[in-house]
Formats: sequence, C-alpha cells, structure tokens
Amino acid sequence: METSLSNIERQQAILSLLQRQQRLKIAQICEEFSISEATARRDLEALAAQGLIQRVHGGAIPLQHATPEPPLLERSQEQADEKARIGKLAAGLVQDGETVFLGSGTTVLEVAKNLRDRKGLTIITNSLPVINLFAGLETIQVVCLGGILRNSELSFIGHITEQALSEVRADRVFLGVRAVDLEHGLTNDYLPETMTDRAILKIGREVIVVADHTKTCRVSTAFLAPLTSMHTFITTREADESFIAALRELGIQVLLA
Amino acid sequence: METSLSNIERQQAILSLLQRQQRLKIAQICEEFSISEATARRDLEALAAQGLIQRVHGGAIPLQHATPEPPLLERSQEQADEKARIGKLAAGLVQDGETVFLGSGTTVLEVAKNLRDRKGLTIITNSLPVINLFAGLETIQVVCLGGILRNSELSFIGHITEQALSEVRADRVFLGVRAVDLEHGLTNDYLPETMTDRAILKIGREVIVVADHTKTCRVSTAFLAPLTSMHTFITTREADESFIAALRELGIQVLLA
DNA sequence: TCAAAATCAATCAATTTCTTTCAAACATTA
DNA sequence: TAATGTTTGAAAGAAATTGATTGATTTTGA
Repeated sequence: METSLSNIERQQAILSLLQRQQRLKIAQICEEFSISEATARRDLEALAAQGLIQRVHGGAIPLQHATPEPPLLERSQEQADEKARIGKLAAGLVQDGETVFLGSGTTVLEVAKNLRDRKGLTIITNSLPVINLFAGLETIQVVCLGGILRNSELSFIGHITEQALSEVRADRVFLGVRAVDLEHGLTNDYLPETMTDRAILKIGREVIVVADHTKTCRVSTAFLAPLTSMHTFITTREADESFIAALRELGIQVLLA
Repeated sequence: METSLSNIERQQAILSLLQRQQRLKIAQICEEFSISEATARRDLEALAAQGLIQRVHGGAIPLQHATPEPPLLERSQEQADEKARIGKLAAGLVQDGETVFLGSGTTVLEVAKNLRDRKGLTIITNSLPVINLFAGLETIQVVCLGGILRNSELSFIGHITEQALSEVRADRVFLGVRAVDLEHGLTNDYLPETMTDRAILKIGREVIVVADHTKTCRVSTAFLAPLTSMHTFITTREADESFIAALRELGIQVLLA
C-alpha cells in the first residue's frame, strides 16, 4: 500500500480493481485503502454518479456494458438451451483466420458468443448485439454493414446495408430465419428485411442457416429464399426426422446439436 | 536542485517529474523547487488549464492517456465538466424532426446524451456508443454508416463508411476533432480516419465542431480540413479570447458553453 | 411474516487544502 | 531611472475531504 491517495486516485484504483474482480465489498475497499466506510461509500457513490460502476447493496460490480436489448432479450429465453447447443456446434465450423458473416437474431448471437476467443477472425454483421459482443477485442476485426436500425431486432437493414454487402465477401454466412418449410422454403416475418437477407445470402461461400426445432416445418409471412440456397442447416435433435431426411435428400448438409 | 527557474521552466520540470512519479503533492513541489505553496498551486493550475495534468485535491497526477484499457471510457473523464456543458449547448441547436449527424469522440457523445428526449429525430452516425445510446428509442430513427470498427474510438471508418455517406444528408453535422489551430486548421491524430471525416463534412448543411478548450490552439498529426469548412465552433469560456476573436473574424460562429 | 444483522443516508466536526486578495520582489521597456 | 507588467509569498476566509455518529432502510435467516 502506498501512502495516502487522493480521492480521485483512489477511485481510479477502485475502478481498475473492479475490472478484475467481479465484485467489491465496502469492507474490502476499507481494508485495501485504509479508509473508513463512509469514505468508501462516497467513492462508490462518485463512481456510480459518473456511470462507471454499478452500485449494489454492500458494494459495487462492474458496469455491464449498457448495450440495449429490448424484445430480443425476452425471446432469447425461449429454447435457450437448444440455441446454446446450436451456437456451440455452429461455431465449430469456423476456422481461425476466416471471414464470417453473422446475421441478426438470438440463435446467431449464440454462435457469436462461441467465437469470442478465436484469433484472427473478421466478423461482418448487421446485428448490433453482435457488434457489441466483439467490440474492443483486439484479435477480431469487426465490419458493420450499416443501415437503418430496426429496433425490434436491433439489426441494420435497408438500402445502405445492401450496398455495403456488395463490397464484402465471407467464407461462411450464419443466418437465422423465422421458419423453415419443405414446401415454402425459408420465410421471415418482416417484409422489408427480405431484400437485405437475400443480399446476405449472396456474399458467402457457405451459407449456414441456424434454427431451433420449433422453427422447422413452419411458414412465416415473407418468402426469403428456396431451401437450396443454403448449404448447411443446423438445428437440434428435437426436430422431425423425416424433415431432416428430406433436407438431406436435397443435398443440404444437416447438423444436429 | 537547480537555482531559481522561471515559472515556465519549473512547470515543465513539474510535468516531467510527474511522468516518472505517479503522483505529486503540493508539499513535494514546494520542497523540490523551494517555492511557496501558492506558487506550486499556480503552477499546477496552469498545467491543468492546458490539459497536461490531472489536478487532484492535494496535488496532481498524470493524465490517464497511457492506459491500454478501453481508452474511450477513461478519457471521457478528462474535462468532463466542459464536455457536459458543450453537450448541452450544442444539443440546443437541434430542432425536433431534424436529421443530425453525430461523429465519434466523447464530446459528441455528450451532445448525443442531450438529444435522447427529442422527438422525431433521425440520427446518422459512425459511432458505436451513439448507436447504443439511441437504440430502442421509438421516437428516434438511427442510421448507422457501417465500416470497419476502430477499437480505440469505437467508431466505424473506411471505404464502406464513405460509400454510405454518399447516400445520406443531414441538417446538422456534429464533429469532434483532436486539435484546432488558427494556422493549421482542424487536425486529428489518426490518418486513416481523415478520409472518412472529410466525407462527413460534406453531408451537412451546417457543420458544427465541438472541442473543449484544451484542444484549441493545438495541432495534431493529420490535417483534416481548413477552419472555414466549419460553420459553427463550440468550445468553453476557458478558451483563449484572441483565438475566438480570430475565428469570428473568419466568419465562423463561435459559441461558448 | 418477523426480527436481527448488515448496510445505508444524513449530518457534524476536525483537518487539510483551496481560492482570493494584497503587497512586495522582480523583470522589462521606454 | 521611471513606469509598467509579471511573478511571488503571505494571510484570511471558503471549500473539500475525511471519520464518526445517528437513525433509517435493506437484506437475511428463521
């Protein structure tokens, strides 16, 4: 311990301490800096007022990067386990050093979570949560497509997005869809997104569609593309076997998580 | 110990002393240079006004620039008060319903914070924190430019960004710069960003540059644009008066927060 | 649900540090 | 040398920081 620090230095020290530990109690701070509880509280109060930490009863925790997640959050709970399994399996298809496109939606976000430790990846995406997931990582380059932010999905769509897509290519494209059906192909529920998604399908050497089993044998409102526009389909064991067999019949690689 | 130094020399000595030691107390300075507390305080005050040190109760500490941490978050503390004032004043220039471009940097982020309650705005930006700030707000449309994510600033730059810029126009453009100088104009410290920033300057009817006073009368490494490419300059009362007068002489509207 | 324990916010006093003010010392220019 | 402006030091009142105390609030465990 150094000699008495000024309040600002101490607060900076607390902040960096809090980056490493996931939680700091008042008592810990008192001991570490040899100060009274009152002062420790005042320091945390000051840091919280600056929005640098999250105050909790008994201490403080680091600020969970306050990135928004409105309706996306609720939906991500559904079939959370299935999506996690899909994410893990799908991420295994990616080699270090590749360029990968990640679309919007919670299932693709699960794929993204399993790619954070990889080295030398280039991530192209139109999903704000995906960008936030990779932002600040030194080993991964992030390319955002831009466009108009769609609040319900936190994804970028529109003319600007499609124009940006014409400038990039990816080794693998991971796309989530609302519904997959043998007869009606890939469908989504939001028409304006269709043009953007079609453009996305064209930029990848391998197109990988991910969807939990509740989305199979279903049809949504907006036709996106025929089944054969995807090379690989990843879902879970819970999916209907005959449906899977029919996809394989079409030459589509099907992986079950 | 040298014999009596002039105030300027002494301040430089204090500065270099402060680079080695991580903290200097008033008493230390008094002893080291054989000066009174009053003079020691005046020296620190002068250095702090130039944005060269961080003043604390009882002494001073170096700026946190050297931290390899997420620099944006840390840096936002410097001149935090000035930036907040600028943000408030600048936001007042925006009318409900307008289309506004917001650039990267902590000062512009302060402007953004003061625009969250507005109705019917369209926000165009290449700054990830700005996007996150407005994401999910129903009354505000967000347009992201896309591009390669620059980790240190969390902003998007590059070819994709510039291409997207050619598709949009804004009523007002808010831009932060690293340095503003009468002779050398607007300068930044990161060369690859220059092309993007120049493209940004072209999309607005009114270009508003924001910078706290420590960035005035300074020059950075990469030339961005002449002073006359901005219509309005917003800084704080602390800025040098003759500098402000000279800007007004050039026909630039100067606002002091 | 209640009660004990922990934590908190609010306040006060003691200490340190800061700002302001003024006058003396010093340097600069005419 | 005289006049002017800058830098310095000293002193008094203002402000900030801290630790202690009190009573309120929240959490925890039965």
